Amino acid sequence: MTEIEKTLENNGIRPTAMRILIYKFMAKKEVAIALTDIENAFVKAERTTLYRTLKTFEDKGIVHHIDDGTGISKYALCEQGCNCELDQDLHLHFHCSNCDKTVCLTDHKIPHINLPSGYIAEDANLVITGICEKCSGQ
Amino acid sequence: MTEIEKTLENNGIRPTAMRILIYKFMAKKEVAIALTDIENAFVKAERTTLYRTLKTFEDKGIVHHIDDGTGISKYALCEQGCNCELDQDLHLHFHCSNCDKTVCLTDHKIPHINLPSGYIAEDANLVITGICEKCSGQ
DNA sequence: CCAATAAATGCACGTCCATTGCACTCTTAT
DNA sequence: ATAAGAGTGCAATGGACGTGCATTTATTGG
Repeated sequence: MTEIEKTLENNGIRPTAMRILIYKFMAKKEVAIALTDIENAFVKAERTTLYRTLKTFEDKGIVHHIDDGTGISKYALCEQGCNCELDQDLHLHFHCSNCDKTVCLTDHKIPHINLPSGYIAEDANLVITGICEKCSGQ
Repeated sequence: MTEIEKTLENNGIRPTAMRILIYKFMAKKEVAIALTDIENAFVKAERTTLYRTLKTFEDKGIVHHIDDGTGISKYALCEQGCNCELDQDLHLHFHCSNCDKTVCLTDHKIPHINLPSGYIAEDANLVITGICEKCSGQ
């Protein structure tokens, strides 16, 4: 049994061929990916399967869902020890307006915000848009 | 000529009947509104007109566009002296998961974030999700 | 005032993505 | 081996955004 299969099983996910492929694909990408990205990468893959696979991964806590403001949902594998489902790992995301890629800046947490009284925060999403290091050439 | 007409003209917008109505509608709402909200409020209104009216308002700098993570674009009138189009008024937004309303917290600016080297920030969007003061009953 | 021009509006599409229902297949447990 | 359950594939729906074009309305110059 491979590492990936173990990871899936440890999180209560049956390691089917499709799921392992999708996991591998996400693991080798350093950027957040959209459903369509996977769909294009695997011509054989059915959109619905991908959709539900990502949903399963998300429910089981091994990927997190990213809204980068493009209107297209992106997904990324959680880091080791990521507690995003507990709202304790609210790192921010960077969306490059040039190459359209979105990356997790896992080292950069969202600063604490003092809300007006009566407001109860449950989740936070911070997206910085700009030019990524690859596109800026620095 | 009313105040609203003056405001529109001062910003290079021809004050048509439709535009005045839309402006009034937004002014009396204290929350960010979606295109569909206006569409439902004015049965007579054509969606395209609303869409382009909001776009015009946005281009001329009297409303700002809000992405609250619901996937539905919201709009809100800019405050007096708002410089959102210059990225100098990056206040944050609060989205209530109970009543689904989104409000501008204009007094709460997005804190400065230190990005990794090579990354150039151009814009920022911070949305806090939770329970608003009306729904929390506090 | 009227014609010519420009702006605004209305209508009809088309697209893209998220999401669901249903049937079929494969795996697992009895 | 068979039944139950999970996973997958196919088809279809619906919501929201966006565009092209014709029509109407407003503005401007003669």
